[in-house]
Amino acid sequence: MNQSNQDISYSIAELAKEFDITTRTIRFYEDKHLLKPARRGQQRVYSRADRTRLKLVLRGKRLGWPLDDIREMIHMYDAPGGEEKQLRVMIDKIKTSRETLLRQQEDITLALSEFDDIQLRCETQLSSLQISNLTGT
Amino acid sequence: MNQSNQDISYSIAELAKEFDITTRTIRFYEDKHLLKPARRGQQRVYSRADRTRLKLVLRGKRLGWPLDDIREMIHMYDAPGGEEKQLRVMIDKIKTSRETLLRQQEDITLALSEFDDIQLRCETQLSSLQISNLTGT
DNA sequence: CTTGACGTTTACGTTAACGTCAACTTATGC
DNA sequence: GCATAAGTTGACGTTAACGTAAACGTCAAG
Repeated sequence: MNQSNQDISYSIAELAKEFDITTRTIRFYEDKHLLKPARRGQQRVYSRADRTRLKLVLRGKRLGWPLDDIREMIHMYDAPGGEEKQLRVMIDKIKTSRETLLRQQEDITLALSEFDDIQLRCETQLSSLQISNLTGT
Repeated sequence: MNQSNQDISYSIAELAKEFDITTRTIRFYEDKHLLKPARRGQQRVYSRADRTRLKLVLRGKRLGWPLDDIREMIHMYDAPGGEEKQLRVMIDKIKTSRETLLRQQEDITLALSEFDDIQLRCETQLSSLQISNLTGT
């Protein structure tokens, strides 16, 4: 198989800039075993895979997951095999995670419709102010 | 207008039990101005409206919002009027909140489909273990 | 009337997720 | 070749969101 790797790599500052986070944050994630970049001497060199993992981390953050959960998720992602018991545990974790996500979906739907409601009231209020401005406050 | 209030009320312990949180948490939310229960003497008495607000708080938490944001949201909810500038600010906040929620929806969709993927791989792996068990490890 | 069960305030402790130096090494442009 | 920009490892600080414990009030039941 001809793997046409373009072996793209990134510096820590490049990633920080791209995702609008600090280098401190990226190193912190490494401390927490969310990332494991290569090293050229002392310096960290991030592959495209590392960049993808970082994106996964940030997505987890946007969904409100704690870093520990995110780490588990990521490790599930690149751990295809294992013993039978391990696999069953993983499947179970996926199940509960999925339930959490579905719950979040419901919550979002509710919140969105309530926002519609609030916004409508705001706009109604606004236009009534507009009118009373015209007709003399 | 005949307001047929059933004036249901709850104790702090009842709410804590119902929502599986501690009384400490509920009092903490009050400190942060997320709740303002009535008092019978010293004791807190929660109305059905208070209970609804608490539910809103917990929904916000599930969506990963910080308590400060949740408080803003709640206050927007029961503040229909205000000055023109205030109203415009509110509408703008709603807009950005809505964008955040839509982003979360995308994230959830992605995460769910990746979970499908991981689970499939797990199950494939499981059944191949099953087979090698039958055919003699 | 006292013993729990439940409630209150006050205050300090804890954990997660970084921020903010400091002190130092390594690359890079001119 | 030298400033300066970028990177490194500690180490301590900070904020949010509660936990935990102390010290005390109150009220119904035995």
